[in-house]
Formats: sequence, structure tokens, C-alpha cells
Amino acid sequence: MVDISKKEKIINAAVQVFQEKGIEKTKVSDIVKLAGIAQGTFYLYFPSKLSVMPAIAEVMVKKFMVEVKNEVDENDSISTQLSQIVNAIFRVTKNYREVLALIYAGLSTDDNLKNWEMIYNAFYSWMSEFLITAKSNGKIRGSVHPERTSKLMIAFIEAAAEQIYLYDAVNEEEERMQKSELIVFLEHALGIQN
Amino acid sequence: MVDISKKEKIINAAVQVFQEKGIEKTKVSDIVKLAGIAQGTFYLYFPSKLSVMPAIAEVMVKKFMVEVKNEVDENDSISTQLSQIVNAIFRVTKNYREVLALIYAGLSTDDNLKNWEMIYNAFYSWMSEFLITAKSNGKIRGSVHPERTSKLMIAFIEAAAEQIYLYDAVNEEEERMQKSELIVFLEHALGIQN
Amino acid sequence: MVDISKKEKIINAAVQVFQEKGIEKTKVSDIVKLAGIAQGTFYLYFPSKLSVMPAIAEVMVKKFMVEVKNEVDENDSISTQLSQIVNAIFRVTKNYREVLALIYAGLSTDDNLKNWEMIYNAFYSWMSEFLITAKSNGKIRGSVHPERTSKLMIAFIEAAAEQIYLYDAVNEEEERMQKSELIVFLEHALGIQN
Amino acid sequence: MVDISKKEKIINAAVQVFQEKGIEKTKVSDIVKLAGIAQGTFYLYFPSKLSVMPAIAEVMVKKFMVEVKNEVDENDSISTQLSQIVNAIFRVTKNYREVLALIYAGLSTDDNLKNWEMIYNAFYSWMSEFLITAKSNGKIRGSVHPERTSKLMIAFIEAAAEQIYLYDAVNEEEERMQKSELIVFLEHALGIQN
DNA sequence: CATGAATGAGCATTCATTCAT
DNA sequence: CATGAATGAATGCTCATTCAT
Repeated sequence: MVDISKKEKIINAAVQVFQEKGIEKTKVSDIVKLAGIAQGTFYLYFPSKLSVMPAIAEVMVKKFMVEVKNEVDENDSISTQLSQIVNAIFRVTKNYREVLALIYAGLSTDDNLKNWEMIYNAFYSWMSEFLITAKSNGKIRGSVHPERTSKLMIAFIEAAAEQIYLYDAVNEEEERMQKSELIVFLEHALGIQN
Repeated sequence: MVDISKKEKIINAAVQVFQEKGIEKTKVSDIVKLAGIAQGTFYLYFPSKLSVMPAIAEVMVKKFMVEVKNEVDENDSISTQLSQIVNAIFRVTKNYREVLALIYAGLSTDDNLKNWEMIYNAFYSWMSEFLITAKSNGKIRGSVHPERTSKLMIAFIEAAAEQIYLYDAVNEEEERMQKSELIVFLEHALGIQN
Repeated sequence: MVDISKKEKIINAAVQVFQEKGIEKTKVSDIVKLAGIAQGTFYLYFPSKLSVMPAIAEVMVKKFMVEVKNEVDENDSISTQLSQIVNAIFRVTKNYREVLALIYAGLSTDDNLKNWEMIYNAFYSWMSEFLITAKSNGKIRGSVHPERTSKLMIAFIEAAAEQIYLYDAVNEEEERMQKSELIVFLEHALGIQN
Repeated sequence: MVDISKKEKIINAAVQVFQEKGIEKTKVSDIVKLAGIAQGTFYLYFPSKLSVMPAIAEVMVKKFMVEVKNEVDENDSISTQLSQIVNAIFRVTKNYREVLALIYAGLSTDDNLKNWEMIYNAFYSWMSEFLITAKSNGKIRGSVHPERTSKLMIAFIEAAAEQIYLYDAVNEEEERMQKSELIVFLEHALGIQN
């Protein structure tokens, strides 16, 4: 493994500690202990405890993208690709449920909101491209506006995943059914023509 | 105006203070000051600072329902009713953006998650009924599963609204376009037949 | 002994701790421990560690006045009374050298300077009265301006005492000689006619 | 301008920063930033943050002496020379009020007190010489003890200046009157015979 | 000599919670 | 039921100092 900068060490440690303890119970001392650095070093890279949040958000968005890119096979049918997207997003949400909730709240705690759009931008773009291709291949309805719909889709799938994994304690059977319902919902929404 | 119980005063004050200051900066002393009661009195009604959260969530869900019920006119077309639902949810989200983000995070902070489903239950039910009626009238596709789709819709419309009002700083024109895209998306998703 | 308010307990403890440890090494925890109260209680009475300083200054000025009033016998000659004043001020300075240095620095640390004149006011007034009486009795030169000279005298005697007790490590013999020189100096300055 | 050694750069920067921020808020990082050197370099010249204090004090005493020597004209009358001394000391005090207060407190913070006398020694000597000359010329009373009185005078004039510039917020008119009172006071104290 | 990133001990301050009245 | 003064545990952050380069 290559050298990891101290800043990256902090971010990684922060993701983990926030995930395990939640925002209020996370102490800077926990983060630095896990990162293997001194307390003061934290403040060389971040001005305050909460200022790691945007960096964490970036990491999370990257995780989403990595998973989605790995999962989606462009040779598969649009319908299948849609399922793959949903699966990828659900998987990341499941694994990082706590951090994701924190990011949402964390970003709005500061005046970092402005960053949000920027952070998600790459993911929005990817999804946009996906829709543009599908549209030009006649696989989805022509009235889809790729940019706007890409944002809707990401928000939607994440929200559906959060609903399942964060808020509604559902069993696996119900989880599967809910996911199916989502996919059918999306297929109709996009007017998919396989 | 009728008498407001101290408990309600606390909840209302808490909504306002959380809205203005965010979860971390909200002090019990702020809440009681605004509520016009003594510090100790707070603890006669709530065991801890965070235990107001579910009560706040209930209030917010009620706000959603009141707005939706007021806005939706059953005599209008399904398509129109859908717009009305979207408008109502967007309006509440716009006015209470901060608290809503806090509730999401706040509920997951505690082990109150379990309450979430219960709190939203009435709203889910209402939406479910809406879909059942629409379905039995042949206004939406028959494959819609009302319970599951009701959850999806609520999560989706809220998420779309949050995206606009919390995270992406969009202008009014773009806000309108995004909302239109959402409605068209939903119409196709539900397979609306006016 | 009568009841001492918490505020007074804090001030008394602060005087003692500052005297013993100096401004930088004095911890709030030391003060409250000595005062026999909880750490948080300190902040019910003072907004910050340094904000006790003006209160301490008041206490010190009172100590000066008490000593001076006790020492000076109006039936004695002016010359003797002058010695008594010097002795009183020297004694307090000797006993509280550290706090006195701290007060000087402490007051200028904050923007509390403005208080300084107010705090010393009673002492200035007393000295002024002393000069007025002496002047109207023809015991000192007629050109003395009581208000202005009272300030000069207090500043002067304190400075002379500080010089001896704070800065120049002198032996007792030299201390006595220096004090004599001061008194002769003052006698001429005031144009004393016994 | 000739080359300034790093040590001098540090001292000059320290004077300025202490003047602006006060002793507690002055960080070594501020000093080195202003001095244009690296943080670690500071410790090549001074063992600790407070150890610059004596060096600063030396600089300040030198400033006093330079001003006094420049101002005082030996050909003028004793009375005039006295005014010149007062003016010089007042001027320096006015310009460096904050540092001067800090030095007083700063020196007593450490166990550097012992240095104080040494640092002031040259100034004491100069004043002593001044008094010896005046005395041998019969310009001041014969009972003046030059060494002791030189210390008193310096302490006194500085204290009077500090009173005006540090503690009592007086207007220019009052400042002038207070200074006059001081000079008359000194003339009588020294028994000046022009 | 010079650097400046890294250190980590140290402390002021906050604020949820309690409890005597 | 209501009060609000008192509590004290808990922790974010600072900054003088070090040391490998």
C-alpha cells in the first residue's frame, strides 16, 4: 500500500469513528487515536471537528461512484443496469448508514451547504451521461431531461435506501420487495423500453 | 386561542430553536427561555434534550399532512392532485428545511429510529389510501403496490424538495423546472391515466 | 463570621491563588477548589477567568484604604501622618506584591482600564481630603492642587514600594533608608511646615 | 540601514506584538511571523517565550535613555532640564504604554525580577549623575541622596505617566495640567534653586 | 544555523441535568 | 407542579516546544 497523507488518515479515521459513534459522541481524541497522529496535528489539517464533514462527504460520494461503476455493465439491458445502480446505491447506504445521515445533517450544520452540489457533481454527471446514452438509444422516454432527472434519481434511490436502512426496521423479505417496487417504479418513470 | 400546555410550549419552542440554531448549538436554556418556563420544568416533560426530537418529528409530519389535506382536492384529476401533493410537501420542506434535516439526523442519533415508522405512519396511510382509490378507479397502473409505493413517494418527494432547498442553491426558475420534471417523473412512475 | 456570598468567596480565593501562583499559572480549578464551590459556579458570577481582576482590584484598593485609615492619626503632625501613609501603603504592597503587579497588567489586558479610575476613586478622594485639610491649615504649600497631587502621591508611593518589594531586591537596611529618602522627598514636594 | 541580526529582529517583533496583543494573547507564532523567521529559529536565540521579556525591557530602558539624553540640554536651567526629563519619559510611556505594563508584570511572572535592577542600572546611573552635578552646583537641596533619589524619580515619573496614559482616561488639557503639577511637585521635592 | 511539521499536555469553558426550596 | 441556582463531567482547541531534515 502506498503512503497515505496525514489528511487522508484523518478523513478515513473520521469516517470510521463517525460511523460507529455518531456525531455527538465522536471525540476528536477518538479520531486522532485511530489515525495514529497527535491531537494537535488534526488542527493542522482541519480547523474544527465538524470541518471534516465535507471531506467525508466527498469520500462517500466517491464510494457511491466506485460501486456504481463497478456494478453496472453497459452491455446489459437498461432494465438490468437500473437494477445494478439501485443495488450499488443500496449497498453503500447499508454499509454507511450512520455517516450518510451525519453528512446530511453535518453539511447543513455549517455553512457548507454550498459545497454539497459541487461534491455530488461527478455523480450527477455520471448519471446524466447514463441517461443521455439511454435516451439517444431510444431506451427511455424522450421527454426525460437528463440533468434534472439524474438529480432526482440519485436523491430518490438514496432516500429509498435510507428509508429502509435508517428508519424503517424491515426484514429482508420486505427489503427485497421494497427494492423491487422501487425498480418497477423507476422503470415506469423513465419509460424504459428494453 | 386555547390554552397551550407547557409540553406543547416546549415542543414549539424547540422546533423554532432547532430551526434557527441547529442541533449542536441548541441549548436547553434556549428552549426554555423561548418557552417562557424554568430550566427544571423541561425535565418534568422530557427526560433529556434529545427526547424532544420524536415529538418534533410528530409535529412536522402533522404539518405535512395538514398541508397535503388542505391542498389536495379530490374532485381534481389525478394528475392535478399529484401536483398538489408535491406542492404541499415542497412548501413545508421549504419552511422547515433545517428542522427536517435535524430530525433525520436527530432520530438516528438516539435509538429512536424505531419510532420513525410509527410517526410517519399516518402520512403513509393517507398516501396509501390515495393510491388505493386511484388504483381502483383505474387512474394509475394496476401493478402499483399502495403501501410500498406510498413510502417511496413520500421519501422521494421529500428528498427532491430537500435537494432543492437544503443542498442545491437553485434559482426560482430552476426550482420550477425541477419540480415539473419531478411531476412528470411521478406521472410516468405511477402510470397515470387521466 | 457572617455569611459570605459565593461571589465574595470567589474573589477572596482568587486573590490568594493569584498571589501564590501568578496570572498564567492560576487555574480556575484552583480558585474554585479554594472557594469550595463547583467549577461551573464560577461562571455564574464571572464570565471569564480574567474578569475577576477588576473585583480583585477593588479589594486591593479597599485594603490600602483600610490600612491607611487605621494607621493615620489626625492628631499627629503632618510630617508624622505622611510617614504613616507611606508605611501603610508600603505594608500592603509588601504583602500583596504579586497581586498588585497582576492587577496592573491584568487591568490593561482586558478593556477594563476604564474601571481603574473608578476603582481608585475613593482612595484618591481620601488623599485629596487629607491635602485639603493640610492646605487650609497652612501645613503644606498653597500651590498644591489637592486632586492632582493626590493622584501623584498615590502613584508615587505605590511605585516606590513596588520598586523595593517587586523589582529591586534590597536588604532591610536599604529598605529603611529608601523609605526615609522618600518621606523627605515628599515633605519637600509638599512644602511641609510642621 | 545596517544588517539586523535575527536576535534583534525577534526582539523588535516581540515588542510590537506584545504592544498590540498583550502578554497572554501573544503567540510565539505571531512573533516569528512578524520577524520573518521560522518558528524553530526563535528557540535558537531564546529558551522560552517569556525569556524575551528582559531583552524587551532592556530595549525599553534604552529608549528612555535615548529620549532623555536627546531632550535634556545641560546648558538649560535645572528647572528646564527637569521638564525635559519629564517630557522624555512621558513620551516613551505614551508610545509604549502596553509593553511597559507587560514588562512590569512579565518580569514578575518569571523569576527574572533579579534582572530588573541590572537592566535599569544605566538609567539610574544617568539620573544619579544628573543629581550629583546639580547638587555640587548647588542647584538642588544638599540633603538629596543621588542614588536613592534617582530611583525614586524614575519610578515616580514613570508612574505618573502610566497613570495618565494607562489608567486614567484624561483629555489633553488635563494631561498638561497633571504634568505641570508633577513638575512643580518635583521642583519642590528636589529643592530646586535656579 | 535554519526550518516548520508535528507534538501533546494542559485548561477554560460549556451545558445537560439535578434537587432543595 | 414549578423553579433556577448549583453542579461537575466532559472535550474542543491552543500553543509552547521539539526535532528530523
